[in-house]
Amino acid sequence: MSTINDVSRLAGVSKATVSRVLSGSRGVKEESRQAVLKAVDELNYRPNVIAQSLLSQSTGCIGVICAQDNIHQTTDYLYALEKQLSDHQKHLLLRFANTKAEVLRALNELSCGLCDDILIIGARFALNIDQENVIMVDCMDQDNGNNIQFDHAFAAETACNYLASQGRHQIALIHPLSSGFAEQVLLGYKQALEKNFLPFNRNLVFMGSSSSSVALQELLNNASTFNFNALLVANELEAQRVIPQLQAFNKSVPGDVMVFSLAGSLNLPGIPTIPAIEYSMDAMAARIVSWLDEKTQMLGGCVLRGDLIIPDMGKR
Amino acid sequence: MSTINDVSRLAGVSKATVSRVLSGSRGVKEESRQAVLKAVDELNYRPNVIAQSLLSQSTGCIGVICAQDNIHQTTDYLYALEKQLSDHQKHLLLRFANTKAEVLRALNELSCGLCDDILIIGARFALNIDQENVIMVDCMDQDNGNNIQFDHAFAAETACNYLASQGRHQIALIHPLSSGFAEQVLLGYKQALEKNFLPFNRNLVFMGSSSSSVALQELLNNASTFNFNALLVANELEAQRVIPQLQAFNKSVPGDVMVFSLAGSLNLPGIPTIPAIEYSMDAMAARIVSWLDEKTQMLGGCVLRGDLIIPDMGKR
DNA sequence: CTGTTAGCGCCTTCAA
DNA sequence: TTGAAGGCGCTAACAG
Repeated sequence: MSTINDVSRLAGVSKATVSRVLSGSRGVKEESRQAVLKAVDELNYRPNVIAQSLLSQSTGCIGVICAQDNIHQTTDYLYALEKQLSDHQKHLLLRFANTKAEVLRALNELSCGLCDDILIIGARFALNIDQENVIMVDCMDQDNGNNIQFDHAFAAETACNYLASQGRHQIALIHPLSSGFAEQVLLGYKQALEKNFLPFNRNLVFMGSSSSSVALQELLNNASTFNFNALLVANELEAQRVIPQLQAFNKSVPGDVMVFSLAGSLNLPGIPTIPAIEYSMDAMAARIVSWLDEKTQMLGGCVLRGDLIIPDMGKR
Repeated sequence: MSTINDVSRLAGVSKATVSRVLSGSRGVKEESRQAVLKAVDELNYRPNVIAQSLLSQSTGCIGVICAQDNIHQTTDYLYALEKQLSDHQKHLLLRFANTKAEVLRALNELSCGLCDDILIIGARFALNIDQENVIMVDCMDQDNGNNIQFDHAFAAETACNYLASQGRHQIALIHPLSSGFAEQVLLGYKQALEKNFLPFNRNLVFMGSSSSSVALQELLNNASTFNFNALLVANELEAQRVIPQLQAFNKSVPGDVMVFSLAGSLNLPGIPTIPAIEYSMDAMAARIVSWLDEKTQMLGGCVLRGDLIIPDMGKR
């Protein structure tokens, strides 16, 4: 790799002049400018970003620690983020981490001058990090530091409103406590019921079950007493787990029970599409990058709302 | 961030001694060693990797350009790669690119001193790159530079052998030319037929069709003349596209037609598992990293073979 | 055993 | 309009 010295020598000017031409080429005689450009071209010279970083104390690298369990959503995140970041001349440094210890290790290894900022995405465990340059996205930690959250209460409320509008008045809810958002979901759920003058039946709500499968079995066992014709689940994976189970008990979907995913719907051939709340990864990524760019300390974090997606009935 | 100067001042020694303690701390008086360690701890000092990189002319960053169309397989690649890389103290710099132009742009933007090496994964277009530090993985380019390929002929041969062993002697094949591997697949297919003393019927082979759907329709239209009881497709997505179509024509899967994916099977709840060849991403990642580490110029590239995966019949 | 010196490649004063 | 010099943080060679 050729350096600025090679260029300056070949062009017959000083390093400073080369630097001036390549940066804000102002106050350089046209003649020397051309000489520099020619030399740059001949040598195929590219300024070394490492040297530039050393001087500017910033690398343009953003560390991204993916702590999601749902690998499919991770890809959506990454794709949107990478697009935004590279549009803004930033680099995405990727790490995966499944436990708190792994996240902390990744954080530690990335905090060595390589990254300007670090994103932690989708951690379902408390982290308690207060580094200034760390942003948490869709993580459990709410209070400390910069963070971006999804509005789970809003999602649940929208879901219930939609279901009620479809004549579904017995709405069951299965949501694992371990997600960390069960409370918010319950809040939105209750709010929507109230607004629709529907009674709250705690026998239809399962948040502490060991698994969604167990919860569903209880639900089905009690169906003769507490019937339900809609089922809210946390995400698309839960949905696809729950649908065959319903069908096994002779409940048609969505005929007898309409299943609604509170976070995204799988769009794969061969899989039924169900109504869902979907969060725009592009919107999220855009907000993160603008945050990174402006360095505005959005203290208290920011909240993102999802869109209601309903399956295309015409296609059935 | 504190620097080596702060440490040396606080510890009352020179920068060189600090550096010595932190690297291969040999030949340093225990007393000064302790002083340095204490100062390091107090100041929470971390050597700046950028400065180290400038000196060593290597950053430990590996650029990874994902050019896959199949986003799900991308995640598998990334996950395996990141694990291997971080185990070897390397960083993964991620880019997505869908066209040749985008790949070249990404390559250009990563070739500025930031990355020691660059991986291009899954490009389905000719690239003709001959940078020494670029490795192509599962790309169309075969001849130039370092590359890792999957053994598609071997996969097709294994598939046919397996199908024949299951009594499936009329094996249809749908494989898009655009994959770039159609020839290899055809080779393996023919080889297996020969070894099993089965006739080759060109009416069962579709490689130039505009889509797998069209190919399948032709196949079904001619089924009365040229019957088939097995169907080889390029990957799991094709498989999931083809299965409902078969069922729509009253062909049961795998009863009437056994569908076989030549590259991976989706493991999602609600989706039928089919027999497939699966490539171990871990094996691939391990090989790449050892390549990166040893800098052995494996000229001519290397070839990776997949494993035969058959669905767990007991679970049905 | 330890300090001084000299760069890695770049950019930014400061003089000329 | 330009060149020389200094320094970003670190390590390696060379003296002591």
